Amino acid sequence: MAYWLMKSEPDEVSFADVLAAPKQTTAWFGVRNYQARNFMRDAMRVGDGVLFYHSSCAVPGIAGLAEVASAPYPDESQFDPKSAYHDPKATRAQPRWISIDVRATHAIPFIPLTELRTIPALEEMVLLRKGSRLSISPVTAAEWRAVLKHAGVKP
DNA sequence: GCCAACGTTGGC
DNA sequence: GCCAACGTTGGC
Repeated sequence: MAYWLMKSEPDEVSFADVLAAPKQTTAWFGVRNYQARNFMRDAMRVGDGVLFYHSSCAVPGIAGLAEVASAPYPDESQFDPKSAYHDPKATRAQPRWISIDVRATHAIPFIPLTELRTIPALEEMVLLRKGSRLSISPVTAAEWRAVLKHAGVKP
């Protein structure tokens, strides 16, 4: 069991949106960064824990807990010429980009980025490293526990 | 809207 | 395979 942090722009898909979705599940599409894609393709497993992070918004931070809910599959939006995520170099025979399903599990009291930076156990967190822009990043078990503890959630 | 820090592209 | 130019991310 591994842990991850996934960034979403709440204007696009917020944690509340996923909680309200059928089966509390959403397809995580539109990842167009190879490192993030490779995490989904090679490392993320059904049941892995996910910190659902809101980025590019007034108050960025962790909004809730989720889990990986599917194996990887081709991201449909790469084939759609009308999509902002269209990739003319991708073909159905050789897809470039993949999606996974993510299921929201627990709402937690929102933890702003500024607050995350004050938690000593999170000092080395990939998200908090200078220049880090990855939309999907690994989270250690210790970091996961520290976030849950901070949020007052029983593991 | 600014801009630092990255990532990608494409000419050579 | 280098690297300059360009594009994107994302906090502020």
